[in-house]
Amino acid sequence: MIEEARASDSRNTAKDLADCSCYIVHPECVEAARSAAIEPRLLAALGELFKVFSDATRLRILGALSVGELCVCDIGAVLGMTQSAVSHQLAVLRAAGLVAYRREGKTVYYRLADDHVTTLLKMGKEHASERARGEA
Amino acid sequence: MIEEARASDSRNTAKDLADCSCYIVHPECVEAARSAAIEPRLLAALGELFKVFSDATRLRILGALSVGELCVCDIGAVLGMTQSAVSHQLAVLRAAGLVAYRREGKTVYYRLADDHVTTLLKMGKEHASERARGEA
DNA sequence: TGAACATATGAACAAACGAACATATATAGA
DNA sequence: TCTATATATGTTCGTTTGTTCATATGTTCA
Repeated sequence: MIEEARASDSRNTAKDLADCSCYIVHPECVEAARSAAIEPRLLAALGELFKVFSDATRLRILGALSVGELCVCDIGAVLGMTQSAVSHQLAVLRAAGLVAYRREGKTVYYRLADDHVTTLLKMGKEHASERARGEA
Repeated sequence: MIEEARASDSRNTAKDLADCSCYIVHPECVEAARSAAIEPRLLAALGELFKVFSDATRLRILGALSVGELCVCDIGAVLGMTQSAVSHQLAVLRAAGLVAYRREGKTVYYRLADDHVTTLLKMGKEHASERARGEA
């Protein structure tokens, strides 16, 4: 459909649809892309999800938890970080639903919330390492 | 292995390994998690990758491009954004290797770089929408 | 070559973010 | 209840990030 729109080369010299400073070149393509737009609610959730994954400290925490359940103190030791810093990031991960926890006395054990987390991590790793290989 | 380490309940009351303010509770678990740590180089790349995905504008651009190739001007029209703003974000996406482009006269057409992008987007969407459903 | 258009880039500013420090909550044991 | 330990949270601060405005590069056509 996009192809046909381009093929007909329907140029629209008016600026009717654009907040953009230039002319709309392919109105049909624009319309198609617009109607396929991600809903604002999902868009926000998606952004939040990836944002949580975008921090090195949080990635390291997730990586550590992928080996198995750990308490806050252990995580701090693994990363060589303050308990406070770890706890703050755990709060972020908790809010995003990426980790679950379980209290046992004074100790709180954290674990990955579900398989989605592992999968996203793995997929990201694959892409990142392929990229790195391609650039080198 | 983690299980056994926990089962033996080997508490280490010394603070030898920890920059953390508290005692290391499960040294074996810590050691296991440490040896499974993501290499710094991959970690950085991974963080960068997800960071690029974490912005709503960039996600919308990627979403638009998932329908088909678009020129900068079209993208601006789809998002209702300035050409400058779009171009800046395209530069970020380009640097991350998430989009490819092709010049045709004055016009530059952008497209998704490879299937990894589509896959990551789809996976993120699935997780995000499942989460949203669970919270509602 | 010069004007018009499409895109890219530089600089500046406000908003968002993570680290660090201090402090609060919660649980166990005496 | 008082103390010690484990974790959580509030706040401040330096840095990063996205947008905007202005300008530069690059391409076509006359």
